[in-house]
Amino acid sequence: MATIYDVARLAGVSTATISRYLKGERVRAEHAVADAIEELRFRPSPAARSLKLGTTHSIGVVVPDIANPFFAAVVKGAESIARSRGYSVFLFNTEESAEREEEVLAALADRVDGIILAPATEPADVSPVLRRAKPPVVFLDRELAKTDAFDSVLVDNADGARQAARHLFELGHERIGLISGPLDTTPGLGRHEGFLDELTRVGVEPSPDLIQIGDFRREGGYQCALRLLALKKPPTAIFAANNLMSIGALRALHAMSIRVPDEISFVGFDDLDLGEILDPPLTVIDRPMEEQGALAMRLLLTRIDAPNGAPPQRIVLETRLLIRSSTAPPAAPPQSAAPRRQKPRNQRKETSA
Amino acid sequence: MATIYDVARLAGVSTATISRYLKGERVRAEHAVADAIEELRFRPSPAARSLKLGTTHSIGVVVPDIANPFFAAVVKGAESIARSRGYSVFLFNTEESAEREEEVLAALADRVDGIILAPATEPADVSPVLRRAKPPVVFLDRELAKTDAFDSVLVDNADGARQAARHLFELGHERIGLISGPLDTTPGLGRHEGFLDELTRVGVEPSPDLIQIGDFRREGGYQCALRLLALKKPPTAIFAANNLMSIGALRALHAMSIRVPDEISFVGFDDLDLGEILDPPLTVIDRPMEEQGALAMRLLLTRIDAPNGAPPQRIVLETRLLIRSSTAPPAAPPQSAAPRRQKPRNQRKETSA
DNA sequence: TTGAAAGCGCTAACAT
DNA sequence: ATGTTAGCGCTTTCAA
Repeated sequence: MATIYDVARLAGVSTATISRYLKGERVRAEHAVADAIEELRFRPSPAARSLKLGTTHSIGVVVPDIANPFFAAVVKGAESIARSRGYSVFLFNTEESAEREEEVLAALADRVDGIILAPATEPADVSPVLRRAKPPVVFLDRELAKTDAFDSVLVDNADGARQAARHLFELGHERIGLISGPLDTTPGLGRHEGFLDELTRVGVEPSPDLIQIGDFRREGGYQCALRLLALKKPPTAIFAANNLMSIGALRALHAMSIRVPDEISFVGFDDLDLGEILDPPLTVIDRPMEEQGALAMRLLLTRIDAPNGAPPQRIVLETRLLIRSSTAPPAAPPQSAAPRRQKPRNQRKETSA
Repeated sequence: MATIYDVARLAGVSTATISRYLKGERVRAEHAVADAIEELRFRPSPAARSLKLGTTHSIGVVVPDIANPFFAAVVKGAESIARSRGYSVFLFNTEESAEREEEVLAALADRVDGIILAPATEPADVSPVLRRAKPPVVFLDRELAKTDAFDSVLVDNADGARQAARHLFELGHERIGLISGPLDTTPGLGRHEGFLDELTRVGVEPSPDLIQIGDFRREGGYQCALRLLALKKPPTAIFAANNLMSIGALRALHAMSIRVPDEISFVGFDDLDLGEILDPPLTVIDRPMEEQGALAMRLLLTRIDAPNGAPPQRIVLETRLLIRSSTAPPAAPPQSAAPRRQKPRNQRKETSA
């Protein structure tokens, strides 16, 4: 590999001149320098530059599970923005483990210019590693309790869940099962609360056994659904608080040969790739996934450029109810109330393929 | 950030001693050194080390589309191995673009200790950047024509496609449509050839209009399926050569209200997350996806440790036919042949959730 | 076993 | 506008 000295020698100038040329400053020997760089195929050593400048031009992106389509989309959006701005992304998969996350952060903190973090769990306070090293961090999808000190890009979980509840209620459902996420996570709690809030508001607050707390994983969704179905009075509708649990729950329904929406209506949070061609096509709460990643990266890069620019931001994206065919009025409406007329609030045209 | 000098001073020794301690050599002042490191929370600067050693302890992983579940799984497997061996992963998404890939490789070549590359397209020869910089590279899922000079981890595409063809033929299908991938890619060509080989072998080689060349993308699968269905004599079965095209094709079938497998049988290549709960559950050619990534990373790290150890390896993973319910004998068996009895070669128990 | 010191490749004073 | 040079933090020869 050619070094800046080789280039300087070949071009007949000093290394300072090369360095300046590289920065875009005007230099007299411009042409000779360009030629020398070209001829030697010179590429500045990132390590040397990093050592000198204290900057790496790389960003750490830490997610619980890259195989979760949501996080895959987030990473895609984030990487795209990063690359367009000359940054590279270090990807870390914590496998939903707080310990791994801690290790990862420790290794990461002084290796990158900034971090996008989707925490596996949500401890009361931010990791000591972050507290100390103080790299710019943007929290993604989850925020920490005492953390107005950090930027974050979230989604309006409560509102999304509220839309799901309202939709189900307007269809006439009154026994509605909730497959909730862990309550110690932002999306878990937010969706839980939003959902119950709305049901309470309309006066059909579910009994405790209709509320199953899952773990945002497939198997969890499966188990929760099973428990719901085993009830003496099973629900006429189910809302699952994330994509993976939706899949698990649908498998359970499938295993028990329960027809959707004839026997039970189903709403999921987060669209699935196959959402439209499932039988029936799934009604879901949708949100911009890649955009969430892209937004987080933009915010982070802005913060890196101006560490004390704006005060920490808390961006909240909107969700929307995507009505397909997994929801319908209950088969036998409870006698306590006449079935209400469905009045969709949001709807979008399905595009082909 | 504390430097090695701070630690040396605090421990009352020289930096050389600290460095040696860090390497695991025995030093007299062991305890004092450990304490100093602990107290100062010293972490060696990766940049400085990298500059001195010429090694980065990071690996570039380059994929065409991280949102494709296959590549997401690959990355997951690869990252896991890398992390367990103390390496970090730079993730690059080329968005199926050869130009982007070239840029990425140029930026990457002297920044990482090795590269796992799933090429977007397959040029006749390896990128000049790689030719020159000569970092260890493992090709994943795709290989280059003239490239026994590199390690690669592939899957037996031809055999997988053959299994699909045989399965369909054994069910009695004779008009079988193929939604193929691009023929200038390893998996595209391999699956194409394997499929047609087998059909030729059993004597039901399809007419050209039954072979649609897609692009491995969703929309491509959709269009190909549409073309197949528009035929005067549409096929009684379809094989789609990858996951995304399967999804597109299924959407097309769904849009046209064609019942599977009653009206048409369907086999996909690569399992889908929802494969089991689709209606009907999908018959697919399955392969170990995370393992493919993990294997590639292991191979790469081995190569990094011993650049001239073994000659370049070409690892080929097996696929297996996963028979579910999207395949059945044709509704009206062609009079030219009696329906054959289904004789599954491979089968696996479906696990719950 | 240990320390002194050179040097990895670059940038940015500072001097000219 | 350009050159000289110190120094970023580490590893490793070489000498002791």
